[in-house]
Amino acid sequence: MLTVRVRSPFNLRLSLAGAASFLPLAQPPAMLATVVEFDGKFAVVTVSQPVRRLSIVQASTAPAVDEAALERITRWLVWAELDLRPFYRLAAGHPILDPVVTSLHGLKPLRPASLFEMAIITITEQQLSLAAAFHIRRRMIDRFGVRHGELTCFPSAESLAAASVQDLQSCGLSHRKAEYVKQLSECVTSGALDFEALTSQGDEKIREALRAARGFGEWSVEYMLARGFGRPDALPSGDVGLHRVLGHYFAQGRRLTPAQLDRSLAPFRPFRGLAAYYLAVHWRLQRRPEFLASTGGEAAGAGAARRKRKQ
DNA sequence: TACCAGGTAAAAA
DNA sequence: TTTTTACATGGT
Repeated sequence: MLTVRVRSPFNLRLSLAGAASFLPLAQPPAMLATVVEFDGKFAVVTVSQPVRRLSIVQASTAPAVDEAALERITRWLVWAELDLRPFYRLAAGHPILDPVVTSLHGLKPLRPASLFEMAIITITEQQLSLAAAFHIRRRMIDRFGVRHGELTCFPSAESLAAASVQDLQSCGLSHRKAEYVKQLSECVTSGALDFEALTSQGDEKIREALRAARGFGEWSVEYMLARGFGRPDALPSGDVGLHRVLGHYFAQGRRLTPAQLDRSLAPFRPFRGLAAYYLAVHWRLQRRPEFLASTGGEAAGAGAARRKRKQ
């Protein structure tokens, strides 16, 4: 068991519920658990937060792996270095964001184990509903992933590069997207595209590298920048889902145009993407209050309203 | 039952 | 150069 210090505030259960609120799941997972490859060997990584108020999480693997590597992946999964406090200071007093960040205190966007996985998620989520994309990925994982007990590792770039376009299509991808997935996997396998090397680069360098990949248009580049590379200001301003969700908060339910979205989020620079994520999660959790049980979050409960009245 | 959903590249105009 | 079209599955 490894103890990892993370930036406070952080609420792992709430962050898991927030991520799961977008997916067709009955309940959020009780614990962060994922299969990760360490130098060619697979291990199940589990992360938990024994005491919510403490800024530590505990990580363990089976089988055991190098401690430094486990700490690195744990910090990556929970976005440990993200400091929410400057964002909260920016939101404080804002008529719309203030109650949202208050009810979601400690929420962080969690990340998949690798940028390659995030890139595949991005392709699957183009145009389709998140639920449809989730089922397609499920079939890709079942078909091309490696099983480890209860869990299955996300398919490696090698396995997807080796798959035929037809095999990928059989998971539910369109012919076009099957080509994107195969070609991206080949680029990663050959070293022509090195996601890890990009993490230390500036936003523009990353945009340039991603745009060069077939299947990555503007939406995908910004989505990857926000969710994969953890750039808190990045967001896909053409995103239909965001237009709809933010419309509920800024325009009495009418969909926002991209220009209106930019205006609404402008006050939260350099955390516009994070602000959009908080609003999207808040909206989803209001629709699924059962997700909030035991998370400490109060987005849909009476707690937030009660606290607001007391002020 | 249709229609639309957190788009993209290629064809057509 | 700009506009239109085909495409995949799942939820409403």
